[in-house]
Amino acid sequence: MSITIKDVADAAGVSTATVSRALRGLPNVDAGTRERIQRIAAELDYVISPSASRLASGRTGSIAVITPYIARWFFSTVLSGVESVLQDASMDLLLMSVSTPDGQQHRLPPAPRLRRRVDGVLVIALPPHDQQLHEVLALNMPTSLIGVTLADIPSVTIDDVLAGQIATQHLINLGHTRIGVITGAPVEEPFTADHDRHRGFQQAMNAAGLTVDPTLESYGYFTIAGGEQAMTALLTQRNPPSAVFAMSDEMAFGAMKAMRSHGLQPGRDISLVGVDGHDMSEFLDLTTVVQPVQDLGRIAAEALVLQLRSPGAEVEVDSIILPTQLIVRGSTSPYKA
Amino acid sequence: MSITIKDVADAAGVSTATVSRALRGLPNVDAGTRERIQRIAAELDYVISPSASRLASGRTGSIAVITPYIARWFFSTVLSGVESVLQDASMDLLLMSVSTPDGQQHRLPPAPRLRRRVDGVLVIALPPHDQQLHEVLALNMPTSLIGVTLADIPSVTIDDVLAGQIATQHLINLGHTRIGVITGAPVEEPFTADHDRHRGFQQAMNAAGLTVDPTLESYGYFTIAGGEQAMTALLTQRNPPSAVFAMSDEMAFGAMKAMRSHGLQPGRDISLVGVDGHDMSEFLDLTTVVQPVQDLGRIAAEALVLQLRSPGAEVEVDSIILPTQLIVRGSTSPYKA
DNA sequence: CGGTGAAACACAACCGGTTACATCAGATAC
DNA sequence: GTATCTGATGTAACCGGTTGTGTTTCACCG
Repeated sequence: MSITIKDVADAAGVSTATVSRALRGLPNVDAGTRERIQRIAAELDYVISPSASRLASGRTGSIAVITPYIARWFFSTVLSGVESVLQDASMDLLLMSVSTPDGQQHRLPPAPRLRRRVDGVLVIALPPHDQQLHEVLALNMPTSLIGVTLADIPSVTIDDVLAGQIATQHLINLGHTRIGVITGAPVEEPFTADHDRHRGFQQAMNAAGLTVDPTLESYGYFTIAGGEQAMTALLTQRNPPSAVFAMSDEMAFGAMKAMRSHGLQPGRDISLVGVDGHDMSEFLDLTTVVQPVQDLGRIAAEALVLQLRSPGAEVEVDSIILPTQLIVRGSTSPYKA
Repeated sequence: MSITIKDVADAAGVSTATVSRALRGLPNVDAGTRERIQRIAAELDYVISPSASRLASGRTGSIAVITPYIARWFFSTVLSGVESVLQDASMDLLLMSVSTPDGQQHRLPPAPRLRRRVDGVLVIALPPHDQQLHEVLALNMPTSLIGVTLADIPSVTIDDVLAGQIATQHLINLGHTRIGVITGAPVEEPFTADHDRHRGFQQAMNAAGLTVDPTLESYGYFTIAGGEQAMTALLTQRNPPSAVFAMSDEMAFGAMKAMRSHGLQPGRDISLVGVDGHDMSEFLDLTTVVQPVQDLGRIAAEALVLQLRSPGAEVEVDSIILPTQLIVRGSTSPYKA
């Protein structure tokens, strides 16, 4: 078998308790003793047993990340931010997605698989009314949300209303008045990202005294294909918009494709603005409201780790809002009648 | 505190041993007894303690996934395949990314963090000579590689030589003779994906009696930006190629951008073929050799789970090769002098 | 009807740490 | 010189399961 703490203790001529304290940096250990124990442990190539440590201490040293998608840009980028922080904090990252990658297959919900298994949970952009989300919250363990806000739960997001406003205002400033919008899904649930961005859109329109034409709203489901369909729908109207606000870059990509199919060029014939700052947006010359996606994950993870490390101290529930930035590229241009 | 197996045992009037066997479906438990125990456990909302179970049994029920990148398309797509399988197998997925030569992050290597912590390891496309990879292999635990092959280690890949051949042959079939290539990094390490694809490229060229012009080889580092630079280098030659084989779709995207910057149109002025089947390749009308990326992860995970479940039986080390498929789109066209 | 064996279950020894509490030596205080 | 305190360390009771080794029951057989 492998080396146990007992072996180290014997080799160092101390008790396992002292070894445990010495290796974990606890106080009340003589500096010399600690050093000797560390040396011996290294020599013996001793590795602590996480299972035993967890069982005895009650802490698992791991955090679950729950996400609806793994392979989509936004989610994998958030995940990379989270991972980097957890790695530095020496915490294990348990990855769980709540839907199968290809389809809507029914798999067992994550909540039961979390109990007694992790110290905290990070949830990426699940709809605020999602049942699985609430099952997770019902576990009542330290949790942080990313990309969603919910009362009394810590969260890290951008100001989606503002993002919608900024994007829309940009189009308005360029002189556009007939502005279309490609939203996510036709849900009436409040507070989702697309809902908020839509509110920002409306506010900007209203503030400018412009009408929101309901026939210029189309659903893109946050996918490229969806964005393409949505844009096609807008273009085949009797009176198409001169500018379009797509609520995600990926939908904007789809929209660009639809425009090309119709012989139109983004920025020349129709202005298009997205939200995200997707890797490809620069490549495709898309004007977009950039959000610091990796930081969303990073900061949420940092906050959670901090909370787990602060002994009992009731960390105040705060929702952190990160800034966005409009990057103007070739896909938007002044309105020409 | 929460319910323990003892509570269930008492409530059912049996020993903890019987509860343990009953709930895990082991034999030698009366059908009636088992049912009763299951019912009582459910009523009590009993959840087994993973730590205790792991400590006692020696199995962790979790698998580590080691990857150089999380947010890149190939890696996150593989990961999604892996996750789906592990979820179905009720195994925990520990995600760890490793620092890479180009990534400046100096973080502790994954190998030490694996010991006693997971039952098996899945490694995604680490260079075959990577030190961290070999540290992981030295742990001598069940391991499967994805996107790399190494002697005596199970792996799941595509035939990269063949992929290179197919892509190149496609260009040759179209009548191109002056063919450039955008490879990954200037390494002399054998057996990496780009090395193999390059070999396929050479083989196809040789078989067709064409010369491989070393000045038409450029490094794209598997990134969009790198592909753009590489293509720019090719275009600014005194005698540019009429067709280019980019060893990944993302580098091909960059190449497309470079072409546009030079007023050239992919498929009309210069033919371009990639490898991957990236989500955006259809959108950008890129001809590419599609590899089943998600299946790579899925199948590797399935094999590993199977190995872990087969009791001691020496599963033969086999490297699985998945098929690729050339998808011809608008970025390639016949050579016109 | 005693012998036999298998099925069903109980006992208890682990698995390998953590930590409250006890102990002990040396320093400080008086 | 003794009482007191403090820092360093040992003792041992857990943490909550798993599993090898009995023990009991009972059907089956000669």
